[in-house]
Amino acid sequence: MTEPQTPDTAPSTGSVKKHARDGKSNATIYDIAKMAGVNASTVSRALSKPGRVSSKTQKLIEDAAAELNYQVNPFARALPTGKTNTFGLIVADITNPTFFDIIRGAETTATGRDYTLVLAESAESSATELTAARRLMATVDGLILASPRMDDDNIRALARDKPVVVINREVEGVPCVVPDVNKGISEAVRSLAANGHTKVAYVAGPPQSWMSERRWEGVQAACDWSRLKAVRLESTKPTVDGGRKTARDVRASGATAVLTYNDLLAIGLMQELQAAGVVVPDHISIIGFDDIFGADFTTPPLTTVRSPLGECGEAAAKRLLDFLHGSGAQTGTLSVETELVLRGSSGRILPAK
Amino acid sequence: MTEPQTPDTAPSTGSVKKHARDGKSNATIYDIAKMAGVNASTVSRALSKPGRVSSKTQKLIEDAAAELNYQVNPFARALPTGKTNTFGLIVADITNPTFFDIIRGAETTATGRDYTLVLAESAESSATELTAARRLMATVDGLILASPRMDDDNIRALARDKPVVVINREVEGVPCVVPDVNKGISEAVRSLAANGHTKVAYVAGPPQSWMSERRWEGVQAACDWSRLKAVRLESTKPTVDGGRKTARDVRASGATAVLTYNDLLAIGLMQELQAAGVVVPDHISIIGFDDIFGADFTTPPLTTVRSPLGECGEAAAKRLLDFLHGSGAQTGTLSVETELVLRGSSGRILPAK
DNA sequence: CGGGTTTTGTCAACCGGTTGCCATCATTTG
DNA sequence: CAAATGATGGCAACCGGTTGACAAAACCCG
Repeated sequence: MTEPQTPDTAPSTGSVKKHARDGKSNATIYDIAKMAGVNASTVSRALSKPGRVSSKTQKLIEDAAAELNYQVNPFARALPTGKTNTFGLIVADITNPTFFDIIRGAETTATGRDYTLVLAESAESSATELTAARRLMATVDGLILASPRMDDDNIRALARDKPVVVINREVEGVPCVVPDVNKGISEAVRSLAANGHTKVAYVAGPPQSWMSERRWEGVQAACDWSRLKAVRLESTKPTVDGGRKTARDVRASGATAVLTYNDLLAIGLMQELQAAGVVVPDHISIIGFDDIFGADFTTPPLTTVRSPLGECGEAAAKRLLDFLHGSGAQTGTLSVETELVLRGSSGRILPAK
Repeated sequence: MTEPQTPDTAPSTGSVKKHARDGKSNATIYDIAKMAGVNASTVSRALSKPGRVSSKTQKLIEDAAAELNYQVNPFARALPTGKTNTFGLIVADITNPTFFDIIRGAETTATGRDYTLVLAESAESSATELTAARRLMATVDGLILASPRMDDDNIRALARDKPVVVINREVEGVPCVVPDVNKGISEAVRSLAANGHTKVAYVAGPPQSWMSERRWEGVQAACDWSRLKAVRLESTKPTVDGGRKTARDVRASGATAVLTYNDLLAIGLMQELQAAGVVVPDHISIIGFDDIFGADFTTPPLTTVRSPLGECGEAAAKRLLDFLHGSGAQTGTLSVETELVLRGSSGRILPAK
């Protein structure tokens, strides 16, 4: 806790310099070297390479560093090494709660391993996404793309440059982390079948969404297996509002149960149906996807197929870090299990009306 | 779109080098200089200082840069200049939806001005927060602290080093962006008074929360004005679960209307009360704070005092950028207005017991 | 047409680390 | 006791830009 001997006595020729030089954290390895009476390169080694210097000088240097309150300058380090200890995460839409958990998962494992997370958004546009990715590419060691909208080739091109991990989509030749929808969907459809439903509608998401197609395929397969009819409806936008707008089509479809591409659609749909006097789940069952924050705020609380998004973010970050630290570079897809979260919005149809 | 002439013919003496040198983005200003037949420093000037070089060489250099697909190396630039074109955002809890709007607001204005956003979380711990702040300090041009948990002195210390903007709290001598609770609260309390309520409970948030105190003061003042009684209750945690746990105290308090420190508490409280057969708002009115995502998913939808969090994030980022670009460095507090969002969870008490 | 001013480009130092190579010194061994 | 071996520290080049100082070239004017 000794006051770092500020050279107050030095004549302030040259005036004020940039900012205050006092408490600032700009001690360099040269300062340490001078204080410890060694060469700067020795300081560098003491501070990074473990047993490269004698324990005596090591101690000397560490003490000096502590006294000077030294912190490496990440830029100076990044320049020759190319390693930045930073990685990027690009999400399609920061507004969408689906990504909250992904961001959290990624951030947590990043800082846990002494990495810094840089965040960017693509606003659902593949062009913006590509620009953001290119921009980030220059400053990060690796990149995570959550539900990317750009096409496969662009992703592969990025992956050729630096490690890339994709979440919520499968891209040949690039490591991916994808919720395996099948388990959750079959649980959902089986539960519907058990409750006497015979016709199920699927409300699809954005056309460029890889995941929306997988879910539709899953619904079809599960319905086939359970001998239910499956129909597909389209939505305008995968939001609460988009969900509201599908209510008309849903009623027209004659289905007594609906699975929607995501929870937001489900919530909007439920609100609109209830406003029209439809009782959920007595008249119609609604099941969403993802189990986002707030899915249980509704009345009845939303039944949904949970994707462990937090885990996805975590797993993606881990894969990236493993990649960067040389421990095996598998490019395969990592599946994480989905499961049905049974709440109040699905159940038996009432014979009434 | 001409293929950058890859020197395929070059003898690959020296073997593979690090990574593939082909599509990689590592053209340097030296490459450009060679191609354009000028000195590297001229390239540097052409690319940053506007009118420093003749338009002829300017063009020459720009063409070469385009052809080589040049991108500056941010680290190389940051080293001598100290400018990183990056700023940090530290939030108390990534899980808390309150912060998502802040993050979004900050991210948007950051990328809009060609800055990169680095995200970190303090997990509600002042120690972690300080560590994260210190870590970030080294790599960013400025820092935004959203609902910081560390104490004023630490914040001021950071602010002495680099520009810092605080959201959701007022710190003497540091630029802050704070929702002004008064307008929203008086609207809320007046609406309660108009509906015949006479006793209002306030469920407080975490003790270290500066904002929780402001809200309590606001509630007291507004109740005084409207001649209502105000009582204060404590919560364990500012979450849905914490809200549930306050239900007992709320009923015991005899208040017919409740304002809670945030929406999560309000939602939890409402769920628990409804589970016990209390009808909202007929028996009790509930009003939250912030208008977070999902506040309107509940039945009845939550009445709440909206804080324009997105605007806060935006405004904080803007202040930071203004600061960095020299246009005035006001340290004052910027207030943003709050307003009552009247939904279904508040209203007239039914005489029915 | 000469001298002065302005524009344009070059040189070289610098930011703060990292790292290959070599010199030195200590230690071990025959 | 000398030579071999290994541990340790120093030197200097390098990463890729930026920038102050200065020289060369271009332009201006009377």
